[in-house]
Amino acid sequence: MTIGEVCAAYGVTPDTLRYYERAGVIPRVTRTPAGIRDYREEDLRWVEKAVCMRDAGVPIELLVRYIQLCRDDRDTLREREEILKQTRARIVEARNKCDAALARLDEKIAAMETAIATGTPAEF
Amino acid sequence: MTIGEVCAAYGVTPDTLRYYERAGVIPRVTRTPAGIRDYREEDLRWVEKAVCMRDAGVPIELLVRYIQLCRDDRDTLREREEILKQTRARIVEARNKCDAALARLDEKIAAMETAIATGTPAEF
DNA sequence: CCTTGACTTGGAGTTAACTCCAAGGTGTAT
DNA sequence: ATACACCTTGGAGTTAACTCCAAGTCAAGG
Repeated sequence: MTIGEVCAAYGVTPDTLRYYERAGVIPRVTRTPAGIRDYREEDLRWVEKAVCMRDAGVPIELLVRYIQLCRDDRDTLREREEILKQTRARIVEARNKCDAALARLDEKIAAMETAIATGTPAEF
Repeated sequence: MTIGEVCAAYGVTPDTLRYYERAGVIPRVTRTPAGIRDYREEDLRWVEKAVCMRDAGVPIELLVRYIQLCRDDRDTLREREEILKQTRARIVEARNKCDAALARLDEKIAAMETAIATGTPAEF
């Protein structure tokens, strides 16, 4: 699978995928003998994970650290678990922030609707 | 209420609040005769809204546009409602992304836990 | 064979959202 | 009255995460 196809599948740009690889967000992708990226099953799993986490706002640097632990020879299970749990907590918080904003927005939208219906100016 | 107190209350820095004002994310804050910011009830409501929306990932530029519409003399109710609804949709999507990431993380954390318990290497 | 479009690299440029700084004013406590 | 913490401004600097570019390579169609 070429980089273009992967990009179409996951909704990112080739530059972004190459950047992820350079930065160490995903391990080095398999190449054809000519040096062209040929995304295999395993490469795709890394890409999918990276995109999923980035979409949830997980910073690049954290993903890089996690990958480094995966490549480490030492037993890094506990460290990795720690990262996963911290990441989880961060995302839960992010989702709560979304919920808070949604509650406010829904209130505001409802107020706006009645304002439009009744022709009231509606301050803000 | 001074800028420092507001910052303590809302978890932002003075630089951020001043930046929001400069950028037009919130209207000009009330000042004391000496020129020092004195956040009143209404100023605080703007601050709270700005922080809430920013926390949910709404870009500065959109908040600025919304405020401009509020200050506009024309009838901008419908335009504002449109912005609110688009913003809502974006946040819902962001929350969905969080949910997707959380599902993956929980799976991974569970796998990690059994890996640690059984002493299996656990690939990634 | 030649064109055309997609691919490669290293490196530079861009954007959003802060964040910091210098130089100076304010106001409460010793 | 003088120290001290906190405030003001305009402007410059930083950071994360891309995004673009130049110069060149590769593969399929006519």
